[in-house]
Amino acid sequence: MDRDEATTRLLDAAEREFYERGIQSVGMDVIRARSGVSLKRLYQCFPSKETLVEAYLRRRDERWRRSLAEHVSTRALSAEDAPLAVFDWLHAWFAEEGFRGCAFINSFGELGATSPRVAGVDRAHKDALRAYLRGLTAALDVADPDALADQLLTLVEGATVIAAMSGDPSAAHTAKAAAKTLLAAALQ
Amino acid sequence: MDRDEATTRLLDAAEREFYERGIQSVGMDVIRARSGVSLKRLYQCFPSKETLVEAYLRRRDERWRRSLAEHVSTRALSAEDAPLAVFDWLHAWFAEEGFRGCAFINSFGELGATSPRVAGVDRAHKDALRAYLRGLTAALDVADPDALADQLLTLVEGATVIAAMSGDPSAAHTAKAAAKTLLAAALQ
DNA sequence: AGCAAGGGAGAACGGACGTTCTCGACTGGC
DNA sequence: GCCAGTCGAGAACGTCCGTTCTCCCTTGCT
Repeated sequence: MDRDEATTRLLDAAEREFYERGIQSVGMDVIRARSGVSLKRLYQCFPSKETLVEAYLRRRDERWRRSLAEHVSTRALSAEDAPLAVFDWLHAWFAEEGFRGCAFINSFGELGATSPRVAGVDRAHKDALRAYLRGLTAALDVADPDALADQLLTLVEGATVIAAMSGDPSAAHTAKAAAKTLLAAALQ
Repeated sequence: MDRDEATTRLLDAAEREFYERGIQSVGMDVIRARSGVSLKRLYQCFPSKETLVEAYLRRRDERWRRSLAEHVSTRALSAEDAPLAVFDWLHAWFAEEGFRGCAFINSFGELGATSPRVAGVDRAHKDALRAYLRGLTAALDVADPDALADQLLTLVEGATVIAAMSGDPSAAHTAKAAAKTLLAAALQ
């Protein structure tokens, strides 16, 4: 097994375990066991747990946003429809087995006060999501697209938290209905 | 120092430390140091860390909801105004020094998968908040008060998460504006 | 005064965890 | 065949943490 394969296997294991059980609850030894990578190589690829955590979050950020953007760009029929398609994607995500909320909200709550690097990646994820939503609302004929995007972001985050804690994916429907109302009001 | 005083001092220290730095990052020894209660007494009052955590969350839940309800009941001029007063209270909370998001969202992300007791208290808090909001919307002349309450809950949770991660209390304003729109639409 | 009960300070214990070290096996180049 | 380098398995190390134990002091009762 070469270094690259070890890296991806480590990131795969890290994502599975950290996301499912929380970061502090998962020791480096279970990452080793679940990845099949030796401890020596693990520390060659990631010189500390924090760097592994950071890499896990960065990769998840990229994949998560790409998946959302792909869904929206292929499913949305019109610019007016795109913001609503976000919530359809959310519903599918919430219904996935093993869904446990937003990895960035979770890691921020757990380590945000302790690890500035983790807090930075978490904030970067939310900033990127906000920027994405602003891109969607900028294509609409509304008075204040940024304000609308921030309202949609609030709904996205709220729905994610509620779905995680209640285990009920229908939080996405509630948020979508609210988004529809906000969108209609803004398009007046 | 008697047992009751020790208990409140322990809960005070627990709330300060657990909320500020996260639960797993705070050892029982710092609770002892910050409370001035001996380790022996600590374990008389709370036989394990988990029971202390649970008690901390329960007390915070009660106080948090009482504070919100008091603010809303004294400030809201009308039933139509009450849901919006929630977001004014949120703004004041977000602006408090040391605000670090919702203790229940944070503890759920950190321990929800590991500790069923903590997860239970967290869910109970959110259920109680939802019930409170449903009480507010039930007093309105709207077609589906429960659906409106769930939309408001989504905004509350989203604003809290965003304010925590960005450090910007104006997330409450964004959510309030959205709530105003949703309320106006429902009252049509 | 003497004694029992309880309390405080902190040492001690047992386990977990992040990280490093050891050792034996394997590989590729000469 | 031999050497240098690399690797995997796992032991080892140091630290931290939840929890318990020890020891001594105080206090209140007789």
